[in-house]
Amino acid sequence: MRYVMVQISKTPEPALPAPRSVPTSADVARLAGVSRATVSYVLNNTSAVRISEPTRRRVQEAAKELGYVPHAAARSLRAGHSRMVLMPAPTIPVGPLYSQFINELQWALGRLDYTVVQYGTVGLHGDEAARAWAELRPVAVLVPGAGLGPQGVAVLKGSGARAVVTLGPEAVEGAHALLMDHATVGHCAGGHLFDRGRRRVGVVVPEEGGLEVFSQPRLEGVRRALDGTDATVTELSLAYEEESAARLAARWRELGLDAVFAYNDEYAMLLMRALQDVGVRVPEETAVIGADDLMLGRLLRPRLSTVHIELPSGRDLAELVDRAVRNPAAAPETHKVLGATVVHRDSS
Amino acid sequence: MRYVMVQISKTPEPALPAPRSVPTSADVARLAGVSRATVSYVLNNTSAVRISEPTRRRVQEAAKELGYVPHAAARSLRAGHSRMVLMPAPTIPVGPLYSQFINELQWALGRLDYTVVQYGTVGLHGDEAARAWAELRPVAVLVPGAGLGPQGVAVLKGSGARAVVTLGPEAVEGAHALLMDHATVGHCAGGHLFDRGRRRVGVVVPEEGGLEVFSQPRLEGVRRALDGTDATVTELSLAYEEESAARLAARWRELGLDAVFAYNDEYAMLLMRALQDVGVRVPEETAVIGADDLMLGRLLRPRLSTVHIELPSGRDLAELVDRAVRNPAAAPETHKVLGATVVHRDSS
DNA sequence: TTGAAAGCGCTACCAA
DNA sequence: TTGGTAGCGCTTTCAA
Repeated sequence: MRYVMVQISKTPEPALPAPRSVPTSADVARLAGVSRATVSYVLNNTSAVRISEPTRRRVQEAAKELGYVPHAAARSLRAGHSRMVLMPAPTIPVGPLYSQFINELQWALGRLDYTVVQYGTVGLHGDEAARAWAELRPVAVLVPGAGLGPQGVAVLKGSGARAVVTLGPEAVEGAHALLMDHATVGHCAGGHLFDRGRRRVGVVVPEEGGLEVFSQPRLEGVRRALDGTDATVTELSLAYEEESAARLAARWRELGLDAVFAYNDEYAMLLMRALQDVGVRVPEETAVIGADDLMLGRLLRPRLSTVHIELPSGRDLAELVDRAVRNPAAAPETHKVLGATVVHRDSS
Repeated sequence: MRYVMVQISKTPEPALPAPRSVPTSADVARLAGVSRATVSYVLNNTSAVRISEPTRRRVQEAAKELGYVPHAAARSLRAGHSRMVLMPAPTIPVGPLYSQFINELQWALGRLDYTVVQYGTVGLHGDEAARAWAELRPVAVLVPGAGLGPQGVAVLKGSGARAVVTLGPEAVEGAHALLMDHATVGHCAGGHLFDRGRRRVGVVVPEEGGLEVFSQPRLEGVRRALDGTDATVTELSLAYEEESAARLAARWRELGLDAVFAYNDEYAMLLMRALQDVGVRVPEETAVIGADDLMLGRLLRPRLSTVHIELPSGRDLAELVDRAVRNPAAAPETHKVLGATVVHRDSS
């Protein structure tokens, strides 16, 4: 059987349930039989105005019935400001450490009544990205890594951001800075290896893009730690693949190294396995140390020495943001927030 | 240990340049000596209107001079819609697999001229969260995991979202669904172990909160694979700590299992180490298989068998979103998108 | 206690 | 080719 649609009657309204438009506070007001002002008072619990209980209830019921949800853009347009804290979404896979930090931060900012939004900035760079962020008129912007210059900071502040905080290797003119100096990590590792009597130290630098922000300072930190001693530092390029590690391991003996700082625990695991596969004894022939203090290091044999990294608590950063928002005129603060300590296990 | 933020420097307070207020298109118009309409035409390259080259230049220069950045909220308020795609920010550390998926997705949506925003939803649950998202009036919402009910979908659609897509275990009324059925993963693993002749199969279920969404279906999948056979399934609770693994390993022999599906590669590594430490031979006495096909599995000895998981391409999802946005009346699509295949190595 | 109305920044329609 | 202007949804001052 074929069902044929037959037009029964022609009403001024469309036959299909009209694409119901989104209810506004005016709709709520109409349904409740009050003015839009009253709706606003009720739904925002405005304390400066007393609304009678019956009216209040009528408004609330009308709002619920219509499924009314306030329009954030309209609200913040009217208010002239928002409580949005914007950060660019990370573009590289991020470890459990940093994930937890972000979570804490979101939670803490949430408690202070801010809304955290991670903006998917792919392909945008530098000031272009800053402009895109500025269009959202966030009250504060948190930028991990490098990549934001003084220009970008100026754009953001010029468009009303009351606080710009960078989390990265160096402070940026005009912005608060949480200095996460990864050179400290390398410095720790280098010092440790030296103390253990090692003098020919390799440092793994990942070939993967986007990691230079961390790897270069870590390398530099090792250099600084061993500067002025009789120890040497050798940069070792390594991709996160078994083949790459095997190639490196194959020429290990001719490199003549007695220790290696492997960028982090994962690269350390990769390299250590390759070394063991070609018969290099760890730690006797070559000491290995990683970084990040991941669980996996404890599960390796020999157990992996590592550099434990301590990030600031999300709560602390949230408070910094809040302080800065409340007093945007205050001079930018700069904090060193990256703690690094060696966890000595069996591989070094 | 708690690391305390140390303030390094406080740069002297700069002479306050009068709290310059944020420039609007009206300011640009004034400076360029044209109307606001013209400014809008120029800056948006409105093709329906031809603006003379000199005027165009004057406007652009004025905009640059003032550091003008358009106000996204005002724009989308006026337009009646935005191009914002919202997704809740993940609250649990997310592996490289999923990270890459998100990145691809952001990139692909960016190419289609959408803006992806991850909303920091901590502490908000279910419909409460949906309402918070709805306030931003996103054109589309992508929700990983469970937690969004039909109510929530209704709230979002009722507030103008033209597409709601869930990425999770089951479809939700009114929303498009990308079914990521983790039971498939367990089913794969269970089938593999059975084929290898194992009959007493343990399944690790992480104690960590927030993982039930994945762990329960994976367990269920193993059950389904072995249902109707002579094999047994034993649920094994395990926290991601060495102690927990050691306790489990200590009573391993009395459990009498000959195989274990360890939830994922990381838990597999943890358990395998503990088993080896108490002398249980892998795979002879107990076969071990993980999931996610992480690099670390290849580095273990014996090499870890695993279930390789295939996620949809970000591009595909982006296209689904775009299609749905363009035609919101279309019936919700449901796709099975989680591919699972066993990678057989040496541990099983 | 409630309502009328202005105006946040922007775009698009209609006139000039 | 350009300008005037209405109005998106909301809050808030001022009046009633």
